[in-house]
Amino acid sequence: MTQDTANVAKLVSFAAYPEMISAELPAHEKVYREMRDLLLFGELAPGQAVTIQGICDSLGAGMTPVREAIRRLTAEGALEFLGNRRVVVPVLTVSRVNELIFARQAIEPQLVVRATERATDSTIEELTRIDDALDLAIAQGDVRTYLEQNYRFHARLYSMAEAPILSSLADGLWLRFGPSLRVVCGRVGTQNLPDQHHEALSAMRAGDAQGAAKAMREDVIQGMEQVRRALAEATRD
Amino acid sequence: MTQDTANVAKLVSFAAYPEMISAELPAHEKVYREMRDLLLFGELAPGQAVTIQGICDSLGAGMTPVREAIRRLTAEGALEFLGNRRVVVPVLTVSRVNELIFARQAIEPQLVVRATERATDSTIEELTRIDDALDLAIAQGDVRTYLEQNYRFHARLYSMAEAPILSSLADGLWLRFGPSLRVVCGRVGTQNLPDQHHEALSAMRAGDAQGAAKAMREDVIQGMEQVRRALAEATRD
DNA sequence: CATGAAATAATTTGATCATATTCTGGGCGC
DNA sequence: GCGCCCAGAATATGATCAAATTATTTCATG
Repeated sequence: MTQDTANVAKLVSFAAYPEMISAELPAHEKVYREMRDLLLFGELAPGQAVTIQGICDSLGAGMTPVREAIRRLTAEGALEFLGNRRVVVPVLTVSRVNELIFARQAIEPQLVVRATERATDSTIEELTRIDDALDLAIAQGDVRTYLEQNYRFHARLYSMAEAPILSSLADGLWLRFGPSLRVVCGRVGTQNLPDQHHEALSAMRAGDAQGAAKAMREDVIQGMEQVRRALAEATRD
Repeated sequence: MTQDTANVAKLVSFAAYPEMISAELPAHEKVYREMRDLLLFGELAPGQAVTIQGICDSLGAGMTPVREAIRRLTAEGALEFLGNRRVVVPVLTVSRVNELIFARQAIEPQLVVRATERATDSTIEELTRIDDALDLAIAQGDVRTYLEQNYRFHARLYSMAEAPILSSLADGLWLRFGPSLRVVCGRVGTQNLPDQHHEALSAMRAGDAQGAAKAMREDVIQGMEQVRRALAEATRD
């Protein structure tokens, strides 16, 4: 009996589906991921204040895990620490978007090159499925799903590149512009959103790493340009 | 009396020397900075286990601030979270150094360009003083001071660039290779350490942003190559 | 009888919470 | 309009619970 429960615990903790057993991973990790999604998919708007107790209430978590999640996110630049002890979702400026454009176009193509070199039929198939879901979301004007699938597409590319440091850098940048993407979509609509994914995928199928990198660089720059434009407009008001 | 202490607190908290009044900034911030220095200057070796309670004892801090500092550092890649709940200083592999080389040579020259465009006589003078201290440390074989001044030189360049996002990216990379730098110095000695700082400084004085960027790119690559070589040797054993 | 593997006990360490303390910001009176 | 006070929020501590590693013991086997 004790033996059985011990074995079960072992099994669960070593299970191959880490995100399915949400109860088994530590609370601070759970809170971190939830807040991350909130930020990435525009649930938390730029400029919005983030209070510890507010998160405690809305996520039903204790204080310590929330504090740790907030520290992690501030370390990643996803949240901003005002000199006093207030925490807010940072507001993007044009100058910061320019930095993000530079960083993404410097790092992301390299990840795509590596991903292409390591691509297999099954991973390309996987990317294609994500991109299909993305196209569907655009057609249906479903902003939330678009944001999710778009991020998933890029994130999957990162993981394919097998470059943990570059991946974490690229991934971290999403947290910085994620909250503003929703705003952009609100202004532009889901119609003419950038999507060079098809070109990138064809290149990857052909094993053309440089071509794939070029397509994704285009995608990145187009996407970030939209953010820049929307921001410039909003600032003009 | 209460009024006086309140005013003093105000004064202190707004003082222009944030690092001198260590008592006034929050404990988690203090712990974070101390651990950061420990990592950057080789006090914590790669592979070494980091226990919360160990840090509590050695820094004389409470548990919560230490936990938060560790979360921040893991978020920055300075510490690594093993699947079980152990935390260690990550061990660099050749593959990871290659990523670091790519990232640094992609980002750092851009920062130098921006720093050069914004340089004034006084900031260049400041950099020169740091570089002098650096040269002295090399001549004296003082590894610790070399590491400190070398980091200070680059960090000052970052802050001159007025690009918070790119700066935080570049700064974060130091935490990843910092612990290994001490090891490199142990093997190579302080003699033939890379130092293109003079070239960079001359270019900056001449307002030659591209020249300065080129020199610093050289410096970065040379430095990281040393790490790579030392690592390859150590792996061969 | 000695050695080694497996199971169990014990210690160490991490995660979480409840609580006390300190500080910030806004409201109220002067 | 200025300064003081108070509510509320954040920081920090210590205690408690849970998990994991290490040490120990036991048993089987050569």
